[in-house]
Amino acid sequence: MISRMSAMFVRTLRDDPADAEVPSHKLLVRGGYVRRIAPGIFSWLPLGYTVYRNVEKIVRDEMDKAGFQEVHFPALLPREAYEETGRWTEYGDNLFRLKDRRENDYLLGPTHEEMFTLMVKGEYSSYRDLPLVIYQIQTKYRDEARPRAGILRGREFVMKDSYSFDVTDEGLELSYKRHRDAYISTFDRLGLSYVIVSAMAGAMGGSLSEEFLAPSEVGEDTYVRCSCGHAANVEAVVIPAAKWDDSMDLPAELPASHVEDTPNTPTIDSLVAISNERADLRRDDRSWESSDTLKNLLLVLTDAEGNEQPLAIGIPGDREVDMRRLEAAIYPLTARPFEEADFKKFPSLAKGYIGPGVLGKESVSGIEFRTDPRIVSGTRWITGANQHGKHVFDLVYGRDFTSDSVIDVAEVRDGDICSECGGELRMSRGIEIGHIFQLGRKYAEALGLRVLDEHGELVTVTMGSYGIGVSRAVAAIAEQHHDERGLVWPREVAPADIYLVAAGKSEEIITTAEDLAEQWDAVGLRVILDDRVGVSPGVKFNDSELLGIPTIVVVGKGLERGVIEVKDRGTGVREDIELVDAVARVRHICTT
RNA sequence: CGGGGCGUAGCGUAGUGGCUAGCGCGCCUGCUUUGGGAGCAGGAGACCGGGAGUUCGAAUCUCCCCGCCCCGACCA
Repeated sequence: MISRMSAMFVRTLRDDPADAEVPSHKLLVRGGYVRRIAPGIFSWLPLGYTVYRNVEKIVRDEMDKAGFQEVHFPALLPREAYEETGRWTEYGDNLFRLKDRRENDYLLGPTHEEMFTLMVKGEYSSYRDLPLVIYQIQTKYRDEARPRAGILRGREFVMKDSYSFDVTDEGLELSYKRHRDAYISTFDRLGLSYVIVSAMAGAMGGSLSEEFLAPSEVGEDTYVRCSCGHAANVEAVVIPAAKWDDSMDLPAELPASHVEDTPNTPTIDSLVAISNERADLRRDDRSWESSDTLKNLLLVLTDAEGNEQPLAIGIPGDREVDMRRLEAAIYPLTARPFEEADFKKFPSLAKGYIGPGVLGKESVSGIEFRTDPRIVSGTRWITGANQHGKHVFDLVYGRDFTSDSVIDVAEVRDGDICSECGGELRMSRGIEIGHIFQLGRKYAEALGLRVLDEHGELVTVTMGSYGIGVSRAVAAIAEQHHDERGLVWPREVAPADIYLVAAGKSEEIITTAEDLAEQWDAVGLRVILDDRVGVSPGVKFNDSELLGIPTIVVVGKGLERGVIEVKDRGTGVREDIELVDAVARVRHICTT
């Protein structure tokens, strides 16, 4: 089919929209691909919808190729299904809720685990029916507190989600592997570069989980990567315990701990500064660093029933607790910092000068005390002395104090140690384009999905859950494929193969362009013909680059010499091609 | 939910109490123009986010509300 710019429902904008920040948002709006309707809610215009459908088709192709079967659930769902797993309440404000005319509760599905599980439960009851993988491509709704970055994080978005159902753990592993492979093919075809990182199963429960992240500065996820190939979302980064090495003193050789007056040291920095200034505190081998201090944070953990328990976390003073890593580590509990009222319950805590002496299950406070993996036997610390204005120096772990257990929730930094090889981790940002989980039996258990095995025994099915953000992928591709002039679509997702500019108003130029468009169309190439009259060539050139069609053909001045101009949008390389060779040459370019 | 910024035509914006709210892009008509966002002339298009108040007079000042963007919190 030939699309004509003269008739196409598209309007390109010269200026960036004021409300757009990230490149994909700016360019998709400027190019007339999408328009915002409400916060986090967008309409797809013809060009954008074509790209969207191309992406969707690739996703569907690869799912089908893997042998998975497509189904389609409603987006509008009754409350009941989400009641059984507790998510009607658990999902909180992020759930779009509504009522029908009889005041019955409904919701717009944010995800469909329950529906899939219940559907399989309704149909199947024998191990002979398994394994099974079904998927859907569905519009999802989440009433995000803050939608952002245009298409990248909307309140309405399209996701491909699939679910595997197996009897055995080995079966689940195989289903997981098949998805992993299918995702690799999918993202390769979409022209996305990506890294597969280990992730936290988090709120989804389950064990093994990996994310596909498309590296991008505007990505919301932070991950680390090591030259050994190891990669992980920061939430899932494991910091190895500090290793003993010869440069470390034996505990016996370390000075005995001593309590010192340290007035006016409200911050770690001021404490370190004074420790280095005062001759009685200075250490002889090197100066004190903030990483020599041990800071003890107090939190209140809350479980689903609302029960609270205190927790103290000790981490090196140069680090902060990463709240996302903390949430992941203590899931399903949630955490909040100690408030005044909490401190009042523990008179042994001297706020601002809390040290290990009063922490731990066996201590006077009885508060569970967990420490960073860097805090190991033989390490010496400056920390609170549990009296206002006093700190204790040379407090040695293993000799002077211990903790109840390790907790790995300190912020991760560039250069931190890789748990796999001991190398240095590098941090980057990425857009989450896919996530695969081995859910295990949590949902099946909750919803009673059991089948009879070959011995006639009822066994709970084990499940996997796998998602690809289809609409997000469009934006992710735009993020990875653009330059200062506009979009640069990979061919398979591009809205057309050729953007054919008729640069001039002579009869010859127009008929030649029309003729070429028809010939390319006849051999299966998708052509956008810029046949707008009264539009200057400059406008057409600029639009051709903004829209990002991979091959740009210009029919114009060159005709006098019997040539047309063919330009590769990505590389910018242009060449003149004899008109007589044009059909075959361009076809070759577009199909290889 | 906390912090910051912003709401003026389809888009981008100017306008710190005073005449009929200005400009650019886009749009319509005519003429000219056609290889990098053309020129001239003429036009259409704005309840200046909403409400209340102060004032002889409010886009402009005050209060309340609504909405949007960014950062944080939150987030399959």
